[in-house]
Amino acid sequence: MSKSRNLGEFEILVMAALIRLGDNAYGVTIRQEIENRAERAVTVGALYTTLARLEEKDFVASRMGEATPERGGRAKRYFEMTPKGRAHFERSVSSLGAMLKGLRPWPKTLRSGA
Amino acid sequence: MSKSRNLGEFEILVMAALIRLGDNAYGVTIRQEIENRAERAVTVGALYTTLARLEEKDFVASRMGEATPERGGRAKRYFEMTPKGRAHFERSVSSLGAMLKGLRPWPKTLRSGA
DNA sequence: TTATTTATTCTACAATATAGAATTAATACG
DNA sequence: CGTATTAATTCTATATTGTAGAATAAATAA
Repeated sequence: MSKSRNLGEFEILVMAALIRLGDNAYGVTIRQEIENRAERAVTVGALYTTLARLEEKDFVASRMGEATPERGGRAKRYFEMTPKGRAHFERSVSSLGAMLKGLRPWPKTLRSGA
Repeated sequence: MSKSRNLGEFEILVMAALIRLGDNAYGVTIRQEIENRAERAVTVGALYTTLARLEEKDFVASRMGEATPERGGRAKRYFEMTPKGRAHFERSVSSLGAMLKGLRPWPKTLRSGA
């Protein structure tokens, strides 16, 4: 078992996307969510690789979607955070928040939604 | 020249510390700032290695402190963000903020200082 | 059985993260 | 001067994350 370290920057974005998407989180939607909200490019490889690693660490769990989506195309693999993953996520977000809180100029996105 | 990617998680913490510390940012204070605020362990090696990389990318600049601190011990190397570094920092923080904003449970630290 | 669609897997390499011992540089003192 | 003490940075090595995109898989439609 690898030593549990802090979540990486991209891992944090992925985890956040999982929460936002709820029960509709799978490869394609996760990718869209990050590209749209974070305005940041996300290649397929980067995303799936990261999801696989998060699952190895037991920070997320996955389940295959129904085999007959009656629409053509491969089955989706849905992801969700595990309690363990959530704990790490909270810790990382907390650290970032503590360091970023109150930094004048821009962090407009970090202040109230106002 | 290496391709300019997104800032890593630790890089973000270090950059934030630089802003918080202003003209008193050098190895030891940066380390304390992160350990205290982010409540996260920071080894010396990790910090200096990261600072060196940020400087290579021209995201931070450094200058040696006075040669006679009249207190014993080696001279300090002060760090500060460059405009280029600040732009990248803003982008990274913006992406994170966009993904984390509104996530009910925790990001209390990311909402208004209230 | 072939084409089309949707989504995931694979493979490889680059960059960041992390550790801690080693080293450097300055002052203090006998 | 030579040695101890103090404060800080550098070095070296390895592990983990980040990134890309081609390849593959699996289902439906003709």
